[in-house]
Amino acid sequence: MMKWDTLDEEQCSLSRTVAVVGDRWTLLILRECFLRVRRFEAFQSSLQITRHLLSERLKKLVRFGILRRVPYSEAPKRYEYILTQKGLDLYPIIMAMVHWGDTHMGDERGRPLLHEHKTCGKLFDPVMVCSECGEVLHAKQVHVHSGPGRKEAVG
Amino acid sequence: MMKWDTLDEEQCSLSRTVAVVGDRWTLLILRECFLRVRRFEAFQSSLQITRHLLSERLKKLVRFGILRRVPYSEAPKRYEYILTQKGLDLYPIIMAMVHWGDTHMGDERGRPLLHEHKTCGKLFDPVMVCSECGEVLHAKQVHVHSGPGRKEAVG
DNA sequence: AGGCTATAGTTCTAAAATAGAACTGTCAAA
DNA sequence: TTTGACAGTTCTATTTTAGAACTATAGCCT
Repeated sequence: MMKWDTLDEEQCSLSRTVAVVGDRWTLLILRECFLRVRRFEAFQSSLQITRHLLSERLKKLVRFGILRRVPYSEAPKRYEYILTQKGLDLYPIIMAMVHWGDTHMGDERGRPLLHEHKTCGKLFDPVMVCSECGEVLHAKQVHVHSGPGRKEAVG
Repeated sequence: MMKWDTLDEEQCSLSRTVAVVGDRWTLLILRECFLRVRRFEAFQSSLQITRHLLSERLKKLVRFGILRRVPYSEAPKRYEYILTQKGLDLYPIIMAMVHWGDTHMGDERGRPLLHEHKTCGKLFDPVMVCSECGEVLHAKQVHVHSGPGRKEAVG
């Protein structure tokens, strides 16, 4: 039995991430965040998520410090949800998923969204590289070592 | 109401990806795959997933072409599960999640695993860059356009 | 031959999560 | 004073997941 409510205390970094963003709705909510959606009604109508679940997920994302709940109106008190730096740092995950979907789950209509890099002005794909040598990363070229935070089993 | 069983036919690339890998166990199973785990009992004992769910998830990953079910013994017939190219291409997603966990969900013990890039011999972090200019990608430097496969709403 | 072990599942019931719809409360504008 | 927008909460029904037990094949040991 895996206890999902304490999964963020696991020794494995992937488990900890999965504890926070490892469900369908959370990932779709985050996509909307990166598309500048910020308000409850906007999330709800664009995703067709039930209000109950949306409320739960937003609370959870706030609890984990991924979104901030910021008032945008006094009287009546209303709030919007804005990505923190911790949330913005999820961008590579979202982009990697979008790119995999484009590559492997596409259909004849072509991709729904194109991404322009403002810095260079071109349409791009995200590429994952090695921080040390800058080469494109492939699973088979990576060797895994135990780090300091590991007990014994696979972490 | 979101129909998860046909989510892979959605217009949004993220939805399509989420349809396949957007649940906790699937992501953890894939991590094990990248750590060279291949057999039912090995997945089960290292993840403590129920046998029922493991069976379901493996079937689904095979159905989507992410794993291949390869016989490794006749009499009795036994199979192991091996990443296809489509599955190997999920590596950036898994690595991005591991790296985010290391960065934002770590504890005082340090990271559980370290990654060595065989090509350059160094311990590295994964970095997401622009395919066109090679610069590190940040959400705020990306502008999103409609592509050919988009209907009208946000996709 | 009879029993033990390993592997890869399937089946069953109970508990938990999600879907779907309706309801609440606050305030502004008509 | 009524309507509408917004941001939720509450309720029941359905679906999914957890946990445990069971099945099936075959090798090995005595």
